[in-house]
Amino acid sequence: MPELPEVETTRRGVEPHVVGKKITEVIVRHRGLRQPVSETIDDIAGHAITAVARRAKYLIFTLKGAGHLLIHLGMSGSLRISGEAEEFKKHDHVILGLSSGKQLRFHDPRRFGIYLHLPEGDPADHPLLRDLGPEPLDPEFTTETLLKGCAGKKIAIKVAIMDAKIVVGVGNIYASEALFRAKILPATPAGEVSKARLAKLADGIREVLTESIEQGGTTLRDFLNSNGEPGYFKQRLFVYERKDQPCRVCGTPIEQAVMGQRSTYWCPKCQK
DNA sequence: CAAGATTCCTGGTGGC
DNA sequence: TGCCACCAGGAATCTT
Repeated sequence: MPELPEVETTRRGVEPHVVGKKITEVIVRHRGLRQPVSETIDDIAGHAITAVARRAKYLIFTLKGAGHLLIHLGMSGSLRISGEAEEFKKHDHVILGLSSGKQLRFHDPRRFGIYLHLPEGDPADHPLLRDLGPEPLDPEFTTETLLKGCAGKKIAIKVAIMDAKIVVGVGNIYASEALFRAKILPATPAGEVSKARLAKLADGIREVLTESIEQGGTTLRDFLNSNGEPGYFKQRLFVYERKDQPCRVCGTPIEQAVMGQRSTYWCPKCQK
C-alpha cells in the first residue's frame, strides 16, 4: 500500500500521540509478518518513545533506554491511534498501550510488513537500512546520483527509479506519475535517458512526492492515516490506474503495460 | 553481474 | 449468490 508519502503521512500523524509517552503494554496477536515480530518486543514496555523518524518506507521509533523499533508497512499495513476500549480489528497484529491511555495499533491484512525491536546499535547499520540509496527529498538526491544509478542499465527507467539502491521511496504509483511529469516513456532503457531528462525526472520525483505528502498521501483502496482518514492525492494522479481514460493534459487515452511485474501507466502523446 | 520471475498473504472485484 | 481467476501502494530471494 504505502509509498513514501503515505509512510510520511503516517509518521506525522502518529508522532504527536506517541512522542513523550511511555509504553505501558505490548500485545502481539500475530507474530507472522514478513519476518517474525522480534522475540524481545515485550522488553520495550516501561520505556518512553522519544522520536519517530522515517528512512525510505521504514519508520524508526526511538525508545529511551531500549533501542529502537523498526516498522515497515509492506503492501497493506497501517498504524493507527485508537482508544483502548475499541475492539480489535481482525488484522490488528501488534498493539502498544501508551501512558496517555491510547493505543498504537499495527494493522496489516497481507502481513508483508515488518515490526522489529532493535535493542541496541544504530538502526542505520541494520541490514534492512544499510544499503539503501538516497532519500529523494534530501539534498543528497541529485541529477548526478540518478545518472550514476542509471548508467549502463538496460532495465526500463520506470523499474530503475523503483530500485531502492538508486533512490528510495518511489513505489509503483509515483514511478508512473514522476515519469509523466518528466515526459519520459516508462519503457525507455535507464542508461539511454539523457542527463537533461534525468534532471527533469529528479524534479518530477521530488514534486510528486512533496505534493502527495501535502495532500495526506494517495488512497486507492484502503490507505488510511493514523486518524483513520484517507489521503486526497488520488484526484491529482495523471496516469496511475487511468488506463483508457483521457490524458488530463492532451486527452489521449492513457496506456498500460506490465514492467518489472507491475502495472505501469503513461500517455503516449505527452511522453516520449 | 544484471535482469527477470517468484514468493510471502488476504481481500476486493469482475466474469460466468 | 457462488465460485474462481486475477489483481493490489513492497521487496527479498530465487533463477536465468
